[in-house]
Amino acid sequence: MNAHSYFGGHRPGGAVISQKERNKAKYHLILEAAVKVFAQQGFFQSTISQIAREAGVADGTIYLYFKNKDDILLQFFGYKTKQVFHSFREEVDKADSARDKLRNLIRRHLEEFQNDKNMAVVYQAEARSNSRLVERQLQEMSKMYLDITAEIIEQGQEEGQIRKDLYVSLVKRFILGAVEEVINTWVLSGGKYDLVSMAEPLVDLIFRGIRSGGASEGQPSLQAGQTP
Amino acid sequence: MNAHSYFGGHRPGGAVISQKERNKAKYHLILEAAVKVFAQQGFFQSTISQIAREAGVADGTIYLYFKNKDDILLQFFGYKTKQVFHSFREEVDKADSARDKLRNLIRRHLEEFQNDKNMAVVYQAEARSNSRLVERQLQEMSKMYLDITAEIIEQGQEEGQIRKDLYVSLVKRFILGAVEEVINTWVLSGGKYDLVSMAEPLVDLIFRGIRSGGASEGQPSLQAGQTP
Amino acid sequence: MNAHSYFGGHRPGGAVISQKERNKAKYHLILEAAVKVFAQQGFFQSTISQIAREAGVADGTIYLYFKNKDDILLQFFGYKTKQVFHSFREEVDKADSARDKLRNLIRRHLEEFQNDKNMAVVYQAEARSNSRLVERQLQEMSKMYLDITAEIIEQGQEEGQIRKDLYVSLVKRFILGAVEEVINTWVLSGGKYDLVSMAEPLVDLIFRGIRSGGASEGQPSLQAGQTP
Amino acid sequence: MNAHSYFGGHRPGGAVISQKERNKAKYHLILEAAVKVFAQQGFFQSTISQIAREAGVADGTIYLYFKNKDDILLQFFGYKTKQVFHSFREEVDKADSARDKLRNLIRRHLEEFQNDKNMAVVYQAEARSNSRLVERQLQEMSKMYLDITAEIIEQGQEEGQIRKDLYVSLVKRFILGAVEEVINTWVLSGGKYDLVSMAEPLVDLIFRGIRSGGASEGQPSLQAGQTP
DNA sequence: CATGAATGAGCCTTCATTCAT
DNA sequence: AATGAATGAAGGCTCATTCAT
Repeated sequence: MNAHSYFGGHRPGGAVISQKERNKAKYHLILEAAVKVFAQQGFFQSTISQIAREAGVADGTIYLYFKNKDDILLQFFGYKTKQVFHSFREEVDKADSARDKLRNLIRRHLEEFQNDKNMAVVYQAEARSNSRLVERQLQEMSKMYLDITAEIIEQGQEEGQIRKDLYVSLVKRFILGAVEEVINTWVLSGGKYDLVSMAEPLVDLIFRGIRSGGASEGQPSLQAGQTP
Repeated sequence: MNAHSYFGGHRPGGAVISQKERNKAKYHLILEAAVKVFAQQGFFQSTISQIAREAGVADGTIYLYFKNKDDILLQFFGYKTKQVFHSFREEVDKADSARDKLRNLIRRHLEEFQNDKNMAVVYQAEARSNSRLVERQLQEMSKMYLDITAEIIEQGQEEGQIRKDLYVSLVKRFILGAVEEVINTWVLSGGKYDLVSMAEPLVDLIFRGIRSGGASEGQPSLQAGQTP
Repeated sequence: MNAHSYFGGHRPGGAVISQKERNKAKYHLILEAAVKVFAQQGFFQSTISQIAREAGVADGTIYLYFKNKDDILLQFFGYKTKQVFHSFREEVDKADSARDKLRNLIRRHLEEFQNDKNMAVVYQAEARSNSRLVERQLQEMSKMYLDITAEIIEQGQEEGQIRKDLYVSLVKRFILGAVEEVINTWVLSGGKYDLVSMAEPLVDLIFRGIRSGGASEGQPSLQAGQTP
Repeated sequence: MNAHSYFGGHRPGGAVISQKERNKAKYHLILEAAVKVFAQQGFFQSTISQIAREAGVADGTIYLYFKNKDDILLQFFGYKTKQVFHSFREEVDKADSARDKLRNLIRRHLEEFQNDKNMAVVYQAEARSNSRLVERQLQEMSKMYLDITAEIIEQGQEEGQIRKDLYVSLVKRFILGAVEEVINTWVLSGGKYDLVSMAEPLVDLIFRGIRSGGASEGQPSLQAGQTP
């Protein structure tokens, strides 16, 4: 497994491992195994047996921790949502200016995905194709991201660094889309190059698009008030 | 089915419908049905029986036109690749300036997906999760899009409208990503609002990010020569 | 196809080929094709399409000449029964002594199978495994063979060349079995050597087993009156 | 099932039946059921469901013990090969003279097939029609039989009981063929009479054909050195 | 808690047979 | 008579899920 794993971190240092601890450990063990298998084969083409083998447990054991196969994917997205966004929020709060916040957000975003490629693959692949299944999780996840982004933009607008005539609801999606496509390209390439180094140019490009002081301000093409 | 369908348009007005014509018609009939079913349920959760019922043919009939279930998805991507990119190229060639070309490209992109929502859904969902299966089709498709975009950017650079210090290979992905995310949001929303109206603000945003004359030019943060 | 084919021989020399003639020709064409395909793949693994392709006709055409797939095998055995046994009887009648008759029978038996290897293969393979289907044909066929053999043995016994204490009903099967095993070995070998040259030694061996004048006569171990 | 079954005999009397034991038992249970169904319907016309029903297990269970349908037939032939030939060899070794050895071999051969009619049917029917599938098993099986027979003949020749001018490679097939035809007749008759009682006359007939001291010796018609 | 053998519903695919042309 | 596209029943096989041990 990855050196840096999202599952099962921060175990509070107790001398004895309680039953509950062991259970939680096995829960995460299975979840990690599942994500690894999903990353290799895709959700529908993965079998419970493969996951069980990868986790080193019996098939039946999985049903002690998960309601069914779907539930594994569900739990994955639920778990990641909390984990990753806690991490995002933390990083954003470290900075003061809108631009620095955006940079920190995007950088951490790329870092997280680069550090756990399995997660990245599953996220990129399954998020879309199982929308029915993980719809709620995704909406929640996406909403959190977009909310953070919107916050940053609005702060930037108040501080005067970002144009006020932006169609925020479009811009925030636009930012998320650009980041995800960069991740997607990296995933499809096999994760060979350094993803994090894409952060700086990406932020620069985005900021140019939305910063104040451009000649065209005053002819607001991105007016708020539209649908999405 | 959709009023505007990508399959089987323009039948030249012959008096008699030949067997060959009928075959082609049935091929497209099945393909349309399959895309519709895939759009509703996803590829792996769709069954041949469902597709057959949707197409109004027997299960076995499908195997007269497609080698197997995978082949249906493959044919879909192959067919769309040609169809859509012919349309893109046509639209780009209508314009002269880089900015107009980019606007036309994005507008047509959104139009195509808005006009055939089933295609949009399948494309967004299956392109990623079946990457192994349709890898070649996707690479080809993606490459064509990125090539067109790169062309436009380079033309803009020559004409002086677009900055020369851009990392083109990143920018083109960035553009694709932004457009796809906008489509994706629309798809996940159920296709309720007007997707095409997103074109103008999107282009504006993108162009601000890459146009010449910004204050920061001369401190090129997007240098060419990096990895991807 | 084989130069020497059992189907469609002896066409009476009429200048014009009547409709009926053409039908008979196509019937045999299909039968030949079927036997060839059966020989290669076995009855159950052969498809109507393969037979049709081999015969150069459409799938549906086969049903104009045969009731169903089973019927093809049935017709084959029926046709061969008459054909081959006419040939056997003819050859046996040419000789006078029991030994010569037996030699002629076995020689012709081997000749027929050597001349039409497809028939040999189908006969060896399908006769046993489709016993339910072609049971009647086989019984008839087998009975005719055993009857001829029994006749020869009885003639030999009357003439004093063959022992009288034989269990004829066993001996005749024994002879058939020996011949068929020799054919079977040849078929499984791929038909590479000269099958007919086996006739003489085979007859010699058999005749030694049943001729008069052996030391043990008088202690009849093969008494008639037993079951089969 | 048959009173005398080849599968799963001699369970050593342990107090507890281990999982492994149960697995072996179920393996044989399915194999027995399969052979019974194959005997009734032939391999290709038997379905997995029928076998499962006959064995009293679920369809899927069969795939825990066999790779696929073909594998069942394969395992059957593999299993029988060892089983039966061990039995043959054992019986042959009990006798001293060539004639006694031959008698013992043939008698045991008939006994085995009489005691397990299903095996006999499947063997007679499928051995030929599935030659591609079970080719290796059959060749091995056949070779062992022919080798034993050849040994006996050669011993007899050395001891002077059997003529030296025999074409051994033909004679051994001739013997196998005669025995198999006798079995085949019995199988097709429905197994109604006593097969084993055929042993004695069969041996007598064969031995007359190959023993020394006949008048024609010196005019060897069965010379060695020919093709097969 | 853990196991993994057993289950059986369900799916893809084949192919004999039909029938409109 | 000939065609071959269309049919749909049937079968092999997989795999999520259960449950006795």
